[in-house]
Amino acid sequence: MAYHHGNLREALLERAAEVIAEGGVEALSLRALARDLGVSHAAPRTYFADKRALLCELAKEGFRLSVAAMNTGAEAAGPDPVARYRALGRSYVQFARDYPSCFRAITHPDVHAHADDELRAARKAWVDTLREGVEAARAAGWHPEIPVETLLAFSCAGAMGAAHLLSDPSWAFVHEGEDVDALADAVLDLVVHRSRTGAIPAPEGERKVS
Amino acid sequence: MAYHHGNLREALLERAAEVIAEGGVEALSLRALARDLGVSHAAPRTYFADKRALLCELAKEGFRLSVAAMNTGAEAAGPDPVARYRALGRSYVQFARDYPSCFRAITHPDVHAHADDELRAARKAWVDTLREGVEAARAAGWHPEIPVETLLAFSCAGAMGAAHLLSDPSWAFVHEGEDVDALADAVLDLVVHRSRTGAIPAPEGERKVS
DNA sequence: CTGCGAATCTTGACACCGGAAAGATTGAGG
DNA sequence: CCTCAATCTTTCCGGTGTCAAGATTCGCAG
Repeated sequence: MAYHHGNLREALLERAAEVIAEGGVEALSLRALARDLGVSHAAPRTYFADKRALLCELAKEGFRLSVAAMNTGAEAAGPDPVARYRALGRSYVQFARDYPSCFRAITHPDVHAHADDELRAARKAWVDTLREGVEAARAAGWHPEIPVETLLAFSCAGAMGAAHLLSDPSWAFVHEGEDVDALADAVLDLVVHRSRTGAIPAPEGERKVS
Repeated sequence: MAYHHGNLREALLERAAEVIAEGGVEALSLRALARDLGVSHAAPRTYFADKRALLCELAKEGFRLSVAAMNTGAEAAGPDPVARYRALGRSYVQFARDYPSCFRAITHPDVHAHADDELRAARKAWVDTLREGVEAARAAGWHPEIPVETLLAFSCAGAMGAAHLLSDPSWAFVHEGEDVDALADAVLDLVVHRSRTGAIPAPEGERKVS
């Protein structure tokens, strides 16, 4: 076996994601990570100056993934801006459930508190993705009487809260016995508030709870 | 000064709240805490078996405080169930801004992941407070066509997300330059969705939903 | 092929932390 | 006074993040 690992940086990120998915961010240890990969305890320092730097990298990847998922979801939702807006939120919730390690990195308080410039930019890009959706939906008749900033805050809060509630096992007792997918759809219908008007049909492939 | 500190337990909780308010949960160290209070590093163990036990205690206090704030707010909102429901959420957001250390303890992932029975009960009590408000509002005409479980999930998500967004400095850039109190009001109006109508048929007799 | 510099990884050390065990100090009550 | 329980201290252990210095390997110019 070689002195060089070959692709230590990626291997570290990958293993870190596994550990976080199993035991949360608090369970992450650089030394344990190095042990798992059969490498000395200081090897990670070659690629990450800091434990936080590794977490920041995961969080950046999380934001990139979520933005991509949101855009893909909006694209699949068709041309209607309100349906696209709804798909943004729905896709974010789905992302939180599909990529728990990235989502935990994204939502961990310490990661945000010591964010570097790149992470701040990624965070802002996420908000901007939502903002564009909000502005387009508003221009298409979604709460046109309410300021964009208010709608954006409402949307951010709804997306963050729904993703948290529906992906974090600690809060699962709130929706015990429910179908999480259907619940996510129903909650997002309430956010968009088109549940009864029928003006905008639900995106294809998704079912509503009547 | 005596060998006995006198009120070490409360002093620990108080100082811990200060540290968390300044630097977040990650900045908390039992040894530093003991140093600050002029006791040996093992003294905290007399009252808290574990670092997590201390955090759990803070989180429980946070849930107690928030439930109290929510009930007080609902009481001040008058008899209309929808207005009371709205006040629940508004009070929770206010709690998050007024007691950042408790809120951080409440929302920290590790605290929830290793919650003891008491903390689980406190968490459930918080949800139940919201649930009662939801059921009353629904019985009074707030989205009666939508299942209670859906409305509860929507409300939990909204409250958690709004509190997070409007109290965490890391997300302050989203609402830069805005008046946070007014924004909180506006966001909660969107959750309740009574922003412009104001016409709420408030029945005198309330029906109990079981 | 050779040698050199840069990238990569290891070794060793330090300070700090959480936790456990055992002992010292104090106050209350017989 | 004496005992006992509560409270706090001392001492030790393993683990962790971080740093500095050295060893190994790779890529590449000569």
